[in-house]
Amino acid sequence: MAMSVSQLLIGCGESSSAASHILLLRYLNRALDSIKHDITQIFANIFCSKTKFDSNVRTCGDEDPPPPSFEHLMATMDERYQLRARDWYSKQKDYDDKRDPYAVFNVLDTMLKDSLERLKTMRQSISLPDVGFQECTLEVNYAKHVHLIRDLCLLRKVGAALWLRRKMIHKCVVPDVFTHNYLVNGLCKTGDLERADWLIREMVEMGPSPNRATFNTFIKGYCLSDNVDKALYVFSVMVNSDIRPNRVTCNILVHALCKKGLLEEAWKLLGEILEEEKDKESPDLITSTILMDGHFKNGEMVQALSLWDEMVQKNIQIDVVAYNVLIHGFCLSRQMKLAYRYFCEMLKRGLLPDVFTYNTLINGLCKDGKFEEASYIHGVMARIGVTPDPISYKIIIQGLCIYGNVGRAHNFLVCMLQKSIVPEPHIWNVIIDCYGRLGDPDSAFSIRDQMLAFGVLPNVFTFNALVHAQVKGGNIAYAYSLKKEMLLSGLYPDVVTYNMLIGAACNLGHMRLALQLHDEMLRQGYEPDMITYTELIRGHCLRGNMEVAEELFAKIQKTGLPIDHVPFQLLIKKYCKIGKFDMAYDLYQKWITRDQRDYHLHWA
DNA sequence: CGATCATCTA
Repeated sequence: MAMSVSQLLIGCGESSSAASHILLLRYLNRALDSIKHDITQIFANIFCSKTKFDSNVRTCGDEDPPPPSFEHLMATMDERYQLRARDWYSKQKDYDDKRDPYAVFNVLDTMLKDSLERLKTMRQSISLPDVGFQECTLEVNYAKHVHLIRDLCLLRKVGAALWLRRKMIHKCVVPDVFTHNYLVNGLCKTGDLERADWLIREMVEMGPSPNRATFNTFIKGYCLSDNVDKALYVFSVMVNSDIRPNRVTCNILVHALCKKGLLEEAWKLLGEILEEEKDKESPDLITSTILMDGHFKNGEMVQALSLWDEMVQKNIQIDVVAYNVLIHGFCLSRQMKLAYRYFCEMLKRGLLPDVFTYNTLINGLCKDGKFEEASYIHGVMARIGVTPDPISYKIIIQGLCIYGNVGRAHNFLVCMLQKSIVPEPHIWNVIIDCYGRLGDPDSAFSIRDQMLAFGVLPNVFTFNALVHAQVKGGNIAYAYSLKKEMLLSGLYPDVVTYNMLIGAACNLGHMRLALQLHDEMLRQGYEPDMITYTELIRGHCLRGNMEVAEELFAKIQKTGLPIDHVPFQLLIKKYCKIGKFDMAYDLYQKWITRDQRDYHLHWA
């Protein structure tokens, strides 16, 4: 007799129980509820957008009532969804009437896509054990367990996979080394290196013995969690265990060292490994690409380009990634002409530029403020069949905001929404921040409302941008109320939030409030930074509390925080203003000699 | 095993 799905899910070959059936039923019910929820919401939105759309086109939209099916759905919806749909409807109104219908469809597209994705995942997770259902007979076929373990690892459900492995071992069937490698990989990808370590130790003790792939995966895991020392240690264990490292091992480590900017170490390690191997005397394409990228990012053009020349001379088949690294290198050093030259060269060689290539070029152009050209490339890539991704948009939007061209940045945001790409918080934040910076808090808040309408949750940066907008506009009371709103959204103010509020209080001479905020900040466990102290000094200077200002200044010298020019300038200016030129001169001398000392230390 | 971006406060 074949086993049931629930047995596979829960009992794994052991006798079925009523409890496991109930669990499976609950799981299926929850999945169905979730789908029902999505569909209800989609219809609710179709209903709203329809009336809205009609009223734009005709003079009176009230004439045709919604079809009965919509009415029925509206009636069956619970209050929460009605509220949400209504909120959304009214918020769209004051945004952009012309584009409204499109925005509505975009939301629907996004929701539909999202729902379909979720349906897909749910279906897969149900049919995954289902596969086993067909072939599992009383003679348990452990190959199916092995597949299940691998699939679970790829889905990042390592806990379940490990549990299944334990089950197999209890039945005296030990999964093979490949399956174990899947487990190690899953643990590394989820950042659980302790358990990966434990698993490998168990492999050494009980088998199957770890192989090269096991060690490569583990080393990569440590590199990903930014622990190169541990990665190198594992590498030494590997060598001592008589497992020969290969190219992949080498590239993983070289890459990790380059990422830390340790190019010399990378070369040294590479030399040692190549020495060991003996059969290959020079780095391959990937190693060269990694090193070239590292040199470019360190600003070492000569070394980077000599690697390129070497590749060309050795007639290595250079690929798109290597070209991308080279083009990026030229963009980094503001040599757009050369970047274009190699872009053309790769086309001539029959290599098709990908989204990385285009984004790299767009980024280079944006950094130079060449937005016409950047927009042009952005348009071209789509026509050539390389669809701009969220990063393409992020680059342009951010570039435009840095140059204060928020109107155009906003247009690109609208463009994204029209294409059903819902931007991550970062993009919204950049635009909100730019509006605030330009002294337009109303627009900043309207973007925030739109962000909410699209279901994107604001983060600390969003709130800080809004606080900044209010502080800049002189609306201190609103700025303070934002701190409360933040807490209500489950977010905590950070040092930047406090600094802005303290700064605002100081500028108004409200030193008591400023100190109160300073204390609150300490209670929340935040260390004041140079900006906090500078703001407080500014406030005390403003109020003429020079002794307190001086005390604070002495205090920051003791903290060991690097002091920049701002506190010096503040105090010197104030001393001049009140006629204490000797004090001003004294401080000036201190400042100058300190900088000279630092200058010498820096070049020593 | 390699490549694009990477926010805010004086």
